[in-house]
Amino acid sequence: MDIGTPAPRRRMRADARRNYERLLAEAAAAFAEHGADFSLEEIARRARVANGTLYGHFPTRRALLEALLGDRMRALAATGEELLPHPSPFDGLAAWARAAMAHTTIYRGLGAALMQAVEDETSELHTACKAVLAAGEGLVARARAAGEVRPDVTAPDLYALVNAAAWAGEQSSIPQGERLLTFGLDGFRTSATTRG
Amino acid sequence: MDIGTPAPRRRMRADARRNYERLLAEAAAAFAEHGADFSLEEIARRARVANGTLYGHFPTRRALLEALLGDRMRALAATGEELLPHPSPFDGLAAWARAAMAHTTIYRGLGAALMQAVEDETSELHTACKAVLAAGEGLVARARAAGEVRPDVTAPDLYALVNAAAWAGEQSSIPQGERLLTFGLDGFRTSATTRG
DNA sequence: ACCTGAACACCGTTCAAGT
DNA sequence: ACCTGAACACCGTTCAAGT
Repeated sequence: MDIGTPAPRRRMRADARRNYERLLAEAAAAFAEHGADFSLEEIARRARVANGTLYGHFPTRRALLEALLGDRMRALAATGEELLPHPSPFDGLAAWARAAMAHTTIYRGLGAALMQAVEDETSELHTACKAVLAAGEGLVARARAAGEVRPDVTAPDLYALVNAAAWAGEQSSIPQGERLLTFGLDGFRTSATTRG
Repeated sequence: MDIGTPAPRRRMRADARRNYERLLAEAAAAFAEHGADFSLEEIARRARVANGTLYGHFPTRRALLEALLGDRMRALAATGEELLPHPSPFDGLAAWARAAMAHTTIYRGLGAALMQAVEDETSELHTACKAVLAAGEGLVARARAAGEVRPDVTAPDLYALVNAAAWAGEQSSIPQGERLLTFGLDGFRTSATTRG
C-alpha cells in the first residue's frame, strides 16, 4: 500500500504549510540518497527556507524522521498483526522480520535511530518504535507458544536482530543484511537448541 | 596478555616522539570513554599539541585507530589460530567470536570502522582487519569441514555477525550484543538447517 | 503565527610560516 | 624534520527582530 506524503496534524497558515511540505519532501529525498544523518542545514537550503524555519517545524532530527516514517511504521506494525494467524508461526515471524528490515533500509543510518528511540521515551520516534516492537512481541509470543522458537527469545531480540542486520548490510558491499537476518532467525528456532 | 602502548615504527626526534605518545595516550582515553568518533581537535587540545601536529602523525582517524589497535588485532588473529585445534570446531569458533566481540566493544563505534576497513584497501586498518578475517576463515573452514556449521557459512558472515552484535550492544541498555551473538552462532550450526 | 538570518560554539582538514 | 596556529568550509541550535 502507498502511504504518500504525511499531513501535518493541525491546521496551518498557508505559507507554513508550504514550508512544512517542502521540508519533508527535501528531507525524504536527501535521506534516501545520503542517509538519515544528512545535514539539516542543507535540507533547509534545498527547501529554500531559513534554518530556523526547519527547527520551528521539526525541533529535532527525530521529529523529522517521525513525520516521514510514522505512518509507515504503524503500517508495519499492522502487517505484523495480519501475520499473526499465519499457519506456520515461525514463517510468519520470519516474513515480518524481512518486511521490517526492508523498512529499516530505506534510509542509511536509520537502524541506529530506531534502536535508540525504542529505549528513549523522550524521542519523537518512541511511540512508533513501540508499536513495531509490540507487533514483534505478538509474533514472538505465538512462535514461542507453538514451540517453534526458543523459550528465551524476546521481542527486543527480534527488534535488535532486524536493526543490526540492516546496519551490517549498509556497511557491506554484499547482501550481508539478508544473510545475518537468516542466520539470526534460524538461531531463534527451537531446533538450534540441540547442542553437541 | 598485556599489549601496552604501541611504539612508532621508525626513529623519531625526541619532541616528535613525545607528541606522538601523548596523542596516543589521550586518544586511547577519549575513545574508551566517548567512543571512536570523539573529536580529534579535542584530543590534540588534551595532548597540548596543535591540531596540525595530530594530522602530521596520524593523517586520518583510521591511522590513529591502527596505532592503538593494530597489535591487539594481530593478537586476536593469533588467538584464532591457537583455537584451530580445539576438540570441538564449533566451540572453538564460538569462543573466538566472543573474544572478537570483546575486542570490538573497547571503543563505542569501532564496529563500523572495522566493517568498512575490511572492504577498503586504502584504510590504514585494512591489513589488521584482513588478519582477523583470515583467522575467522580458518575457524569457519574447519567447522564446516567437520559438518558442525552449515556449508554456506563464510568468514565475512562471522566477521559481520561479531561487529553487528557489538553494534547492537552499544545501542541497548541490556546485553543485547551477547544475545545476538549467541543466536547468530546457533544459526550457523548445521542442526539449524533442519526446518519444518 | 510564522519566518528570517545572524550569532554562538563547535567540527575536520590544510598549509604557509616558523624553529 | 617537525611544530604551530590561522584559514577554510562546514556543522547543529538558538533567538531577537521582523511581518
